[in-house]
Amino acid sequence: MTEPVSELDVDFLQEVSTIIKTMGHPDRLRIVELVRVNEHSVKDIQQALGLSQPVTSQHLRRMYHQGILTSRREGHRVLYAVDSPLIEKMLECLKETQAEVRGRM
Amino acid sequence: MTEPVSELDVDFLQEVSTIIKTMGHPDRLRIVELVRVNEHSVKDIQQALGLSQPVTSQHLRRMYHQGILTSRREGHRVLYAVDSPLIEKMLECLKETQAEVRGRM
DNA sequence: CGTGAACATTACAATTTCTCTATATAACAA
DNA sequence: TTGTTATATAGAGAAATTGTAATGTTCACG
Repeated sequence: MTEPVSELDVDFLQEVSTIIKTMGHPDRLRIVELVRVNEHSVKDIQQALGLSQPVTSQHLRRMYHQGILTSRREGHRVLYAVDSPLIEKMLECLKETQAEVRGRM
Repeated sequence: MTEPVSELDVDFLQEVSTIIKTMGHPDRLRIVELVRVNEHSVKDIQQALGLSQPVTSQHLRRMYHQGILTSRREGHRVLYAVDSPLIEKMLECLKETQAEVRGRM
């Protein structure tokens, strides 16, 4: 019997606040939006977003270690993809919000 | 003709990342959860969460200035409430996620 | 083996954030 | 006015975050 959750648990909020803080960075938001549909290599992401190689890798590693992304090696490339129901939902929230506000927050 | 939004705009991500960063703090998450249903005074929030008065006020002011909360004076109390579709949606995301994971992220 | 390409890690300075202490403002009552 | 309660703000110091530069590591190919 999984009852509907009405209140958020304090420990849970403590945990997710770390992930939310990580997502509070425009480049990281753009990264998860990019690798949400299909996986991308570091160089792909780096070039798509116009970031330096170390910064790109740092963002990706940070999100990987927090369980937001998966990491898979293929040759001498490393492919990243989103692996987090929370992040997927958050991106949906953002799309809905963007559709509502249409330009101005 | 409001077409469904498939891609997130870079400027939009830049804007919301500020709000998301603000929400990346457990106490601020607990505050918005508390004042989501009905408005509360600073002292209410302070006592409910066990925070100091300045810290509570700073959290509230920060969220107010970012358009996350409304502020209304009543006597010598100031009442805060959530006024942000994005935040409401985010809280729903968190509740759904908490219901799914049940203890472990 | 050595070389180059792709990625990861480290160290550091600059900036920001956080929390605390103290003080300032606002509203109300006597 | 004076006092009291509730809230806001300013400042200082500690801690965290960011980007850059340099270095390490891993893989594929001769």
